Amino acid sequence: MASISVPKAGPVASEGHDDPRDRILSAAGQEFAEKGFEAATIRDICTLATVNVAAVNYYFGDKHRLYIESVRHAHEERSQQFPLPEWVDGTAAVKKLRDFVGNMLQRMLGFDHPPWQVRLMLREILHPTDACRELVEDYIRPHFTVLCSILDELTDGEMSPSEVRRIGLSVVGQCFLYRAAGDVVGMLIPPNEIKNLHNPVDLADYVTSFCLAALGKHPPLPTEVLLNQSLSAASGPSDQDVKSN
Amino acid sequence: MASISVPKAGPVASEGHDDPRDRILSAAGQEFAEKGFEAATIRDICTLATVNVAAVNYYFGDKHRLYIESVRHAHEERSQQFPLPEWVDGTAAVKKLRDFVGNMLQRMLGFDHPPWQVRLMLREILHPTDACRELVEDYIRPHFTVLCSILDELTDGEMSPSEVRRIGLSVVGQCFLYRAAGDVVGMLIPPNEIKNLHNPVDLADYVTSFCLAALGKHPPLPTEVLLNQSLSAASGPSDQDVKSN
DNA sequence: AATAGATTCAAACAGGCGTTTCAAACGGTG
DNA sequence: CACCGTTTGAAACGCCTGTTTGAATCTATT
Repeated sequence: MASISVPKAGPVASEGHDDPRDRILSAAGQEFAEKGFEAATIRDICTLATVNVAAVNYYFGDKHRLYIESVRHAHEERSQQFPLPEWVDGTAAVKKLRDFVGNMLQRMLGFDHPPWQVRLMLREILHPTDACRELVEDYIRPHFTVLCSILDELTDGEMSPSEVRRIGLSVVGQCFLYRAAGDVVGMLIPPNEIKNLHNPVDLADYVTSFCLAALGKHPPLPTEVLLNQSLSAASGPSDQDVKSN
Repeated sequence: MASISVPKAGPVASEGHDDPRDRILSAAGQEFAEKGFEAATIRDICTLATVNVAAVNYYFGDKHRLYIESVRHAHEERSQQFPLPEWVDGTAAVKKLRDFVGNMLQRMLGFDHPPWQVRLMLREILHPTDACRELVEDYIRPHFTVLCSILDELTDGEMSPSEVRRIGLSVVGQCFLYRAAGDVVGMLIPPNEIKNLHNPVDLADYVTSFCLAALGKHPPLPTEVLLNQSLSAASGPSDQDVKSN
């Protein structure tokens, strides 16, 4: 068994969007994101990708390797869709923090329907499999490191790296709740409030203020609309433009 | 088909721990928590419960109803294991908040290995099914309401209910991250730091301080060990005793 | 002891799963 | 056009799933 030569990791052309390999990858990502590894079936994936069931075996070998590849595919696509903001030298740490949080929320929450890529990565975060370590090292850790350096700069190096990391997790946690437990949050909060307060832009302002206030770099909450202006009106890259897909 | 009379929702005795029904419920909870609904198999569950496969059909009808019941069973058992603290009149709101956060973290994180009940409930929170609404109404909303009332008391009613809820979500989010994405957090934080800083007791102090500082009810972070004493040394129920199971 | 109901059991069922097969279709090259 | 490696296709293969069956066993009442 397995004496048959492995078909080919990367066939001839791998870039066209009508490439069967890409279609399978995309369809698999959607199905895995929606139903999970076990519940998603190769037949459904292939139907969605309009290819024969044998194509999965041909291009990826088996279901598990297809899953690994689809996670990688998703997070590569996603991270170049929402690259980390780049700041000119001398940008205020407060503004960097606001930009970072805004970027993270945009990436996590999306604007309209959250794309399947985030759901797929979320699955890996919650129930790590083989694909997780790569995800952490390539995607999560770099972002977290940037956040920590911003917080370090913000507090003028007063805090130990441990403390900085802990603050960083507090920031991430506040955002993470909306993505991971968004459905439950929606049940706890009145619908109209969701639109008014719990949207990416306002949340970014709020989480930033909450963190700044805790660090004593800002008046205590509630400060309301005030900082909406003081933070967003600054120069440079603010919330990124939205090109839905 | 299905002309056979439905076996019986609650057989003769339903309380003994050697009751087959209870054994199935417990085994199912563990399997569902670990593998999810689809990946968990009735045969594995029945092997673990040392009953015949037909027993599931006999006691619960089918796999789906077994799942529903096992979620209900888990969250009932869990919530009476860690009841909300009750405070005497006049207890300081600060202390209430610290107790609440400590209770939530203990419930979420456990002390040693996190019991399967929390994992099972977490699955429902992340990917809600039929069992979710009940979980929210019976378990999550009451807790969240208590948290909001504490925060309201803490800020002397200065904040609108909307703002209070938003602060509440910030508190929950910080705790939630450790339960839901604990594996990834463990990859981002040095191992020794996990023990020293990221344990239920110290986290409760930290999250409380972070929140209080943000609300201006406390000096800004970092305040370190100081408040470890100022908060925990107060009278009344502190972190609950640990009777592992 | 006999009876009736509740409970357990081994075995089988149909259906869907991931995977494999092998022949047909394709597409560029001599 | 004939060739040959690459890619697709329909069908089939085991295997494992949830579920059902009907007889065997247990338990308690008469």
